[in-house]
Amino acid sequence: MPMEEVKASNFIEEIVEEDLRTGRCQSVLTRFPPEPNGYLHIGHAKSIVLNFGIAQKYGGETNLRFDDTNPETEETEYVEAIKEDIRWLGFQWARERYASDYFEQLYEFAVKLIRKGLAYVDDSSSEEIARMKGTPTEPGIESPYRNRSVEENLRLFQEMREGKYRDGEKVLRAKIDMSSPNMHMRDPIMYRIKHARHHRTGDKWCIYPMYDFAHGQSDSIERITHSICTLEFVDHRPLYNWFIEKLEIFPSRQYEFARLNLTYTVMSKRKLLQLVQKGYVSGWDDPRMPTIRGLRRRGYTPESIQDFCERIGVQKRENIIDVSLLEFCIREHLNKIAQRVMVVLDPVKLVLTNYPGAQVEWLPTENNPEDPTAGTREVPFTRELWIEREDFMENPPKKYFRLAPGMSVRLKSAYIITCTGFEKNDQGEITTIYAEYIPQSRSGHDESAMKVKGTIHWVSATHAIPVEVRLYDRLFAVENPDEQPGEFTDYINPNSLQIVSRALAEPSLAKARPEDRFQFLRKGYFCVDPDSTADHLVFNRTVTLKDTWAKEMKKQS
RNA sequence: UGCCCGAUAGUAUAACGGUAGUACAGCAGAUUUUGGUUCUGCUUGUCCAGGUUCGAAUCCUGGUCGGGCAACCA
Repeated sequence: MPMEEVKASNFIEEIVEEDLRTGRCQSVLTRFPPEPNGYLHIGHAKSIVLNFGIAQKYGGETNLRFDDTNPETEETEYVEAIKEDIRWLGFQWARERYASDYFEQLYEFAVKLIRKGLAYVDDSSSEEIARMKGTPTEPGIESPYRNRSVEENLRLFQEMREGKYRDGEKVLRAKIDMSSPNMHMRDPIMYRIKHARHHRTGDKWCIYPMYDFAHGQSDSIERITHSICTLEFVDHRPLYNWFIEKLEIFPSRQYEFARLNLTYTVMSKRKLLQLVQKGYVSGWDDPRMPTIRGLRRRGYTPESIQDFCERIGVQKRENIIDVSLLEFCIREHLNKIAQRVMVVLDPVKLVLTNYPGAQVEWLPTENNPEDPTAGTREVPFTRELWIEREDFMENPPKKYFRLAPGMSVRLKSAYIITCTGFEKNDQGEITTIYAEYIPQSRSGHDESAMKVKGTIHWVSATHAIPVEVRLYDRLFAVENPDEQPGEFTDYINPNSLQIVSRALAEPSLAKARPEDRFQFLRKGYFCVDPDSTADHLVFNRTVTLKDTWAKEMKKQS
């Protein structure tokens, strides 16, 4: 491992480098430990990129370990979804493990602590235990069951396992210090009784270890060198170390970093669930959701999400990342790889009065000006075209570079045209625009010597195919919905989805398949939605292009 | 008012006792057959008060502010 060539890019990598250098460990083994009770979101992506990234960077490995110690909330369905999302993000784990793989081992660990006089069975009710726990400012008091003999504890714990007791009747607790200033050290519960079917072990167990008596021990069993988690576990670290020390097992170490927050969205599982259950979004994979599946359906690339996770950095301070950075990352990637196509979202008819009615010219156009190897394709040009309604104004403001009576623009990859007139209906809407094309101005063969400020996109009226386009925007109207008065759902952006049921696309798009990504010229990046069928294409807007004209208009109004 | 984290431009992040840098956002301009891309320039910052030091964002002390901890959740 050529250590000299890599440079730590955050404090955790510095620790890893130090550990490798001093020989605290010979190699790096990290783990990503999701609980299979929900879907992954971009906050998990930060953790995934961190854990897998460190292993890749320092020549180590990463285990995927499901933290499945609570059978009441966990399901195999989530296991599969989580695995799929991690693979899609571009990572491969060295081993797939489950905390439940270690239930027998964990039971033995508990017995060992009982034998050492460091754990006891408590018959107190959950309310009594809570009451005796004290508060952050007052010490707790010891349970009357705290000083049972080793033999009695052994027997009782065995009986707990055998199913002699009902849920909640007894628990196994670590015997530490009821007056510790750290609440987690006040005789934390190690095992509770749950007569529940587990997604992997079925009915084999009716006692299940708590997080604190499963996570660190699982790390240790796997010989995880760096167990990286989020800040809320800082207070658990003394307990994490206490168990390892008393059990005399492999000394994995825990390190904590601040979780990701993003502007204009929410990240908590609870709130995300609420959005789904109350129908604010169509599901966990709704393109407005910050879930991995949502981002995927929205058209985000794995590369862009990885890039984002690397750019935001890793620290211990609370943070809220501007979603415009995420948008920058996807634009940057898609700009390089997305094929350009022309789609008119809000069509108005344009008639070229001096163009022969029966003529069709197939004009070559670049697939991607950023990528010379992307080649060209041909688009059909005819007398009647559709253009964007907003690309024409009867009375244009200053600096408007598009079409207006008497003004000229270039039709992308085709001809320069000059507007000669238009028609309106009774409601005052423009129904048809008339123009004359300049035959000498054909793209690539321009001998017109005309200079125009604007270039607009278009589709042939006789060749265009109708498609559905879903225009997504930020889910919330405020930067931080978590910190507003009232319900966070009060701040949902009412325009986060606008459906264009009949946009008109150039015919080459007929070949598009779900998850194909395109740049609709001048409109943004779009991705084919899985709802699409052979004769009904649906596109999701991933993100708009940067739009300095829209910004200009905003300033004027 | 117990314990634990933390505090650098609008948002993130670097500087590891020696010139406060980078990205995104914002602003201005150049280029452009996408008002895209690209390029150039600009604005904005060390929470406060003491101390140590030739020298402090960095070390020490005391404040202030923000976050976490009292689930048989993870």
